[in-house]
Order: sequence, then C-alpha cells, then structure tokens
Amino acid sequence: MRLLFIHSDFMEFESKKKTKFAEELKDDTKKHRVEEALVIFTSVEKQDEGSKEEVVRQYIENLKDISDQVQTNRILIYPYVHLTSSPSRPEFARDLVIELENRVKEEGFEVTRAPFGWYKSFIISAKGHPLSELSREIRIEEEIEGEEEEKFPEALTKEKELHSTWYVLTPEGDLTNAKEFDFSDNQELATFYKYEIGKDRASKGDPPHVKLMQELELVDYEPGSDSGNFRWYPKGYLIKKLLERHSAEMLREYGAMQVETPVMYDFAHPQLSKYLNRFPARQYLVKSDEKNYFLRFAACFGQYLMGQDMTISYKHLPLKLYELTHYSFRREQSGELSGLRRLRAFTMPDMHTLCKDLPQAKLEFMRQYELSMRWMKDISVDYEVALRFVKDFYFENEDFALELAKKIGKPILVELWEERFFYFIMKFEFSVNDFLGNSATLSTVQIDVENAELFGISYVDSDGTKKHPLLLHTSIPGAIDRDLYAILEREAIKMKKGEKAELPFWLSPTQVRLIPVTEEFIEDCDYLANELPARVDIDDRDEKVGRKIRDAEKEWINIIVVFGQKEKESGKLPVRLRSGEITDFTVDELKKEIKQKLSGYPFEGLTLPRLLSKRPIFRG
RNA sequence: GCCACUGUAGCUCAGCGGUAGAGCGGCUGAUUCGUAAUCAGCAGAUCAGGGGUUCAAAUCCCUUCAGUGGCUCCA
Repeated sequence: MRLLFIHSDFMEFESKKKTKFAEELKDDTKKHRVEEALVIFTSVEKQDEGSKEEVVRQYIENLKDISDQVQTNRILIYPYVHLTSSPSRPEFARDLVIELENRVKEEGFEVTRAPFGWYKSFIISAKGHPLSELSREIRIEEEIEGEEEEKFPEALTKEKELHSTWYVLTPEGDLTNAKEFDFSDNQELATFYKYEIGKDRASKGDPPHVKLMQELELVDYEPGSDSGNFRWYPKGYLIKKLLERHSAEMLREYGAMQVETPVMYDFAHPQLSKYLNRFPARQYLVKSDEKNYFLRFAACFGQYLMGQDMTISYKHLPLKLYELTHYSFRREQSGELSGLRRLRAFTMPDMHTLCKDLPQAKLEFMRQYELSMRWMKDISVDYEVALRFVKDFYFENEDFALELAKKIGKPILVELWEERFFYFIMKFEFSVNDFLGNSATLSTVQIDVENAELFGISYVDSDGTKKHPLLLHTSIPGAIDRDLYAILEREAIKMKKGEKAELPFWLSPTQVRLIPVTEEFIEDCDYLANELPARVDIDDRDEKVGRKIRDAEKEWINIIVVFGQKEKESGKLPVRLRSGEITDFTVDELKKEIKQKLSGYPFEGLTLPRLLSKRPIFRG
C-alpha cells in the first residue's frame, strides 16, 4: 500500500463520473469541503491482498504517528490508485478503504472519506510546513516459505549499509587496500576507482559520443518515443547488427544454445512477481484487458522459466543458454539517462550457464573471462577490471583471483563484501573510462548461488539425486548500445590528442570509398566495387576530388581510392589510409589485404545505396 | 525523481523588448576537375509546445516537454 499524507488548510472534492467499481452515493454527498485536515491519498496494491488485517494495523499506526506530529484529529481518506504501478483488484481496494474508514473512526478520529470508484476533481491547499507532506509505504512481508527467499528483500534494504572494502590486486599477487595504493603508474585504474567509490565526479559538458553518433548518422534520439529509446539509422544499424552477430558467433563456438523468449511477462506470475516486487517501479508496464504485464529487464525471466521445464542430467553440464535481448527494458529515472551509456531500451546478449559444482563454475567463469578479453580486443577498447567477492569466498579462492589478475597483466580492483547480500558470491566487470572521466561496465559474469533453487531449476546427478546447479549470469559484450558508446568515446579521446578517429575495420559502414576523377570513370569504379570483398561505395557526385576526399575523411572511411585515367591504364590503385599515407596496391593485393583485415569477423553488405548521389540525408 | 544549465532553418550559431539573420547543407544551373571545401542563383523558421505580462515578446514571467551535468540509481 502506498500513502501520501498532506496536512491541508482545506480540501474540496467533487465526484464527477462513475467507474465500473463505483460505490453508490447520495447526490448530496457528491461535493465536499473539509477544513484543516490530514489528507491521506491511499493506494491499495496487489500485494496487500491476503494481508488485510496487517495492512489496516499498519495504516493506523502510520496515521497515528503522523497525526500526532502535525497535531490534528481530522482525517480525510482519499482513495487514489495513481500512487502505484501495481494496484490490487478494485473490489478488494473498495472493501479495504471502507474498512479503513470504520477502523480509523473507532480510534476516535473525525473521519471523512472520498467515495471509491469515481472520477473526482479536487482542490487542496497544502500547509507547506516541513511535516505537511509525507509519503509512506506499507509492505507486508510474505509468510516465510523458505529461509532463502527472505534474503531478497534484505538485500534491498541492507544494500545501503552493505559494508565493503576496496583493494588493488597486482599480477604479482599483492593485495593492497585501495586507499593506500599508489596509482601514479595506473591513471586509468585510478579514474575507475574514483568513479566506483563515487568521488571526484566533476565531469562537465556533453558526452562526445552523442554528437558523434548523430554526426556520423549512426543513432539518434526519437522524440516520438519515451526517453532512452533510440532510432538507429542504416549505418548505425549495420554496426549494431555486426556486434550482435559477432557475439552470437563467439558464443556459439563456445557451445551456447541460442534461444528467444518473450519480452513481456505476467505481473501476477507467482515466482516472477515475488522477484519483481523487490525491485520497485523500475519496469515498463503493459496493460492488456485486465492483466498487467511488465517488460523484461534481462533475459533471466524467460531462461529461468525455460530451465524449470527442462530435463537436465549432470552429463549435460555445463549447459549454456544464450539470448540476444532485443530489447531489454529498464525504466531508469529520467536523470540517470545518458546517451548510449544508459538507456531505457537496450540490446544485451545475455547468457546463463548451469554448472554442476564450484570447480566447474570456476572453470567456465575463467573461459568466459577470456572470451570477454577477446571481445574487448575485437572492438579495440581499453578497459579496467574489477572483481567483487564475498570476503570469505575470496580468501578460500585467492589463487583463482590471482590467476584472473595475471591474465590481465596489470593491477585490478577487488571489492570484498563482509557478507553476502546479493544472490551471487563473485563477479567480474570490465569497465571503460570515457572522455569525461565517467566509467561504464561492459563485460560481466556473476556466480549465482540462489536463483536456480528459487526458480526450481535442477539436474539429476550421477547418483540419481536431484540437485540445483550453480548459475552463471554472463554478458560478454555488455549492452551492444554501450559498446558503441565505448568505441565512440575512445575515438573522441583520440581526437582530443590530435589523432584521427577510425572505427575498427570490420565495423565500418563504408570500408572502401572509390572516387572517380570524372564521371567518365564511374562505371570502372562500379566494376571495381564488385571485385572487392568489402563494403565499397562510390562518390559519383559532381564535385572536385579534393572535396570528395574531405567528405570521405569526415566520415572516417578507412580506405579511399581515387580512380582516373592513370589507374585505368596502370591497374594500380592509390590506397589512402586514415593516416593520409598513400600506397599503390594492385587489385589482388588490396583484395588480400581486405580479406586479412576481415578474417574472424562477420560481414554484412552496404546498408545504403552504393552511389552517394542516391543517398538521402538522415540528419545534418 | 530532485537541483542546475540548455533548446532560434536539416546542421553550427548570431540576434536578447520594436520588420527573424549568417555560414554550412539542400535544390537548380554552370563547371569535368588528381588526394581535406569550384562558382552563381533559389528555396528553407509554429524562434521546442502551451499560457501570461506588454501598444509590441525569439527576447521578460509561469508551465509542459526534451537534452546534458550533479545527486540518487544501475537487479
């Protein structure tokens, strides 16, 4: 139940129009004015059903507490469903508010109640002293069905008091308290650390990737949607598709089975709702007839439910399910949104690995760690590493942590929690520092020791008994959108240093631009474009060569080839790279060079017309 | 969500109580050009939306929306 208390000079309300669940009232009660009262906007929620007595008790307790503080005996109970995103059945709410009215009267208050189930207009004058506006939430803890389940709400409430300490672990195996560590040789790690502990975040100005994604016609805001939902132009969509394909192919090679599950789930589903109620109001709601659905914020839901129904033997383990959540939805607070770094709808390759036991979980954790290292290299982004452990678990597995640090070959951050409040005992994160000194996580893997049991996922072991597996939550690329953010931010940093920006060759929307010296050579270029195994386009516009070069450079095109009489005669192509350096290649040499650059990466054709004169402008 | 800043042509910006401007881009024409900008002409604005103050509002005030930053948050 959610409550909003307002100490008012007066309140007037008028019942205008009935809803289906309206209670009957006489005409003379339609309009009301109450002087100097404590108004309680009251919202009955789904979870209050079945705990009526306890809700009433706590309601009165809150009411007494606040009326005491503001020194009033006059109460106005105002049923107001709009405080909640998961209202109860209307019939239940109606009965409950009537009950509340009676019980509050019994406590000796002077009570007025606005009618239930009417559209009402109201005027309220709030007093505006410090205590005059208070909100309260009544949450009834479910009856204990198992000790494990109760840890979830604790996780939320205690998160703030959660005690942890940061350390730095070097590849040599020295674990130093981060406060005492000398970061002078590890500036990037220092930036990451400061960001993590929430100090020194004086970043200013616009994040450069936003401007770049617009200028390069990759991605843009969509004013017609909700904040944090973006439109992807053909060039941006190409990059997205390639990132998605590359991660899918990596995971397929690793042995993951790709699946797809719904984007929305029933709010009232017993297990899911239990899980959800712990994360207040962070999801999009979809109302369909009488039912409420929420949009998934990760692939966990669909994969838990799939795992429940599967018959799994120890022989199948480790078992990996992979899904590209296109999209995951999180209704972040408006102030938390930031370009491609923090979105409300994003695409995330999400993998869950079921493991037999801890040794197997550690082995897979390590393999996924290595995959993540490879991913970061493939998108050529520098990153810092953080390990987060429950303290006891860390000291039981110190060798494992050291092995992780050694693989990276530079100092990494380690956060140790005194106790386990979350569902996982350890995780790693690969984070990037951006132009403004903010930090964002890409790759991450967590070892989950709780949810397999909570969701009834089990396997049959060699001795014939049913057991719950350990569960790894993995995203190798993190969010795809965020990968692009990381790439663009890194290029912005390069440009600031006076270097030229360039996308990784395999991700470039145009890899080769052919520039015919005059229109006479357009046809030759077209022929050449067919020959080259890359995304090749042709600047056939009626412009001078210098102009075409300039425009191609502004688009960050990796290879520029000017084609005229000379080339036609000699068969040699003057290949201009981003460095500005021009080298002659034969067609075969260039083909070979391109093939080598693309080896190991997925390929997609051009997503725009080959001839520049045929292309619309998506943005300035 | 709270606080602050921002919003003028497709883009970048000027104008900051008195007739909405420029450059780039676009379109049309000329030009057939050799490694970062060829020339000329034309079109293009609900000054983010709504309300108010004023003889008069892009300009001042209120409000809504959107963007960014900080706080909070990031399952």
